[in-house]
Amino acid sequence: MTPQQPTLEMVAAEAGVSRSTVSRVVNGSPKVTPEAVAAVEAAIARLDYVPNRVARSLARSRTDVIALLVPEPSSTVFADPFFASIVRGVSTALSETDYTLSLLIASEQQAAKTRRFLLGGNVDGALVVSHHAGDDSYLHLGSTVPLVFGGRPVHPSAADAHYVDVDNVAAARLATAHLLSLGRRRIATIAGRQDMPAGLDRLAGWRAAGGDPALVEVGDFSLESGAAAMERLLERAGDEGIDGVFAANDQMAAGALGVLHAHGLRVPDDVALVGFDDDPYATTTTPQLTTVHQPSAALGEMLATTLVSLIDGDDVPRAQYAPTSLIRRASA
Amino acid sequence: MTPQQPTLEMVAAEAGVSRSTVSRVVNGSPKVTPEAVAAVEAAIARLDYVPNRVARSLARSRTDVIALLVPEPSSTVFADPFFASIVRGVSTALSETDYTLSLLIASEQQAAKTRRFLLGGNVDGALVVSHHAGDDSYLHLGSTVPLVFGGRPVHPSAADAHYVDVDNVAAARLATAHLLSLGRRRIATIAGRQDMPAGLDRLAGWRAAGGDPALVEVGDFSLESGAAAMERLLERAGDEGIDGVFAANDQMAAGALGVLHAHGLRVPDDVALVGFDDDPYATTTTPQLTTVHQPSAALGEMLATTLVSLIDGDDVPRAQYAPTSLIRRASA
DNA sequence: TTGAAAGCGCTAACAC
DNA sequence: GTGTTAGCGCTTTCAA
Repeated sequence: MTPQQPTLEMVAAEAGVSRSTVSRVVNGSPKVTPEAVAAVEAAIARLDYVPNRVARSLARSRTDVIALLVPEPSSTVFADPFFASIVRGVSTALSETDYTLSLLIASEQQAAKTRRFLLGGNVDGALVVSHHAGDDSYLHLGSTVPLVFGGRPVHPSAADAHYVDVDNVAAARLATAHLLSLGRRRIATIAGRQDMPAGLDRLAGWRAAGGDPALVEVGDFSLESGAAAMERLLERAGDEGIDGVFAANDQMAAGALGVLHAHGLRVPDDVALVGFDDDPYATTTTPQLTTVHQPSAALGEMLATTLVSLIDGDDVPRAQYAPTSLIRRASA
Repeated sequence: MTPQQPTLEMVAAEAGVSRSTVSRVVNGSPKVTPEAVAAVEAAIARLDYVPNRVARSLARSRTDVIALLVPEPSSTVFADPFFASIVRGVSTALSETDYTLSLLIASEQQAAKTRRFLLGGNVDGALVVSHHAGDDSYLHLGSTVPLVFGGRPVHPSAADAHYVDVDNVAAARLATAHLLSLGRRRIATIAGRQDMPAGLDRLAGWRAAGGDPALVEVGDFSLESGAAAMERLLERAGDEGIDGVFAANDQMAAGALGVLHAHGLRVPDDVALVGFDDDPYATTTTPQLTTVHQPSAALGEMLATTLVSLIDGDDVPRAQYAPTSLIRRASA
């Protein structure tokens, strides 16, 4: 199968120079005569030589790959447009560097496997997204391999972790305040997973702004869960009804919208609805969703650049926040 | 930052044995005395030793990592539930092996970077999904590094490539025949990207079954593109109208459904609609979509196991197909 | 069963 | 500028 990949040594022989010279040419060192460069490049072309990155990694003890760690895809991350944007941002930022992105699927049952991978010198650093509250598997790795979290880690031992986030509490408060400004008084919320900071904080913000404490249902950020939560909410609200809903993301808002329609409730006339994320779901529903915009691709880029700085040994602030804004559309 | 990771040599010293013995213990060799095993394991625990996988890879010239290559995420792949299922399947199959999955984002502009990564000994093999017709960047790598394609590669030079797929032509024909059996006669199609086999083949199947040659609009598999295509179709159809639509995936069907509703057309009464994939979009629309089911997670598993066999040097059939079936719901 | 020794392919001082 | 010489940390014959 593998027809003996040419090695640097073979290139050296072919070009009639030493391995060091080949190495210098390959790595673009300035101190090589043009003739030598030409000879080496010709030999490389002739042999179709590709450097062995594993050997290089070992020699330099750095790999030029960074991992984007995601929880096992049985969860909904992979179908989440917000996640897709994050990946795009990371990928964009990295394309200007020598780093390669490696998306690592980590199942919690196999935490040890993942740990060995991270500690085994396979990557220069890692980005951890969609991190769960109870999970401290990665936190303590931070002292050995540079780590940046997407979203504030909530575990107590995370005090000195680096992360990039938005101010979810403030944003949720803003969204809820908007509902109030519309004259809505019975404002429910469809909260996100309560083992994730985004879920926790958006609920807290809604609460702080004056959401009705009795009208809380928790989903898992998926469309289906949003629909189910809305059903429960409607049932629970009884006669007084509900006139406003803040959903912790657009997918759940979209699910809720379907249920509202099915119950003959008009949006926004009967029930005003606000989502979160400003992802494609927000603009493909009828009516389109009023929602909290967060700069997801930019967040991805921040994650990447922060990690690269960390790897380079630069001083980086522990916490970095990106701004959010309320996008007014038709649903509220 | 890095507090000098302990090496195998340090473990050997700590345990009072040779490096070979430590290596044997780490790799579970049977020919080591229980005492030695105990001593080594104690030393490993004391030092918190984690083997350096890069060094191991270099020594064994295999990495135990396989790459899942996806095109740059500016495309829609990452938000596609079908893709999410594939990833889940791959991940499931691999979790029973020693392989680690590494999802590689490859931009076509940086094909060279990706090529070097693949050829540089970073991975033992790769899975290529969402492959474009015109792109032969990876095809020729197949002779150097084991490769399995998700979806038949359409490039002429792909004759000997390994791939896993469903019979898209037959499945599309089945879907269209269902529309015919419902008495529909003016059957349009919203085709998928025509630079991908799935897009091409589903269109061909629709054609073969007797779709109206004048009623074709092409989308890119995204919800928005499905909506836009439906608009164009409606405009184009004029007075005679359309009484059936076959969309090349559920996302586009969902987009089309919104447009049909907006035009006051009832589904399925006025227009019967069939999708493809049987993904979450199919069951969250109203009415729910009749669609072609394909076993996406199973496809992912097939991809993974096929690649592993290939890496092991086993004989593997070039082409493997998974079965599809028509799922009847409310839209047709 | 265990250890010594020779690499895996590349980089990086250090001389020349 | 270029080559020589050591490794990077692990695996793997080969003897003992």
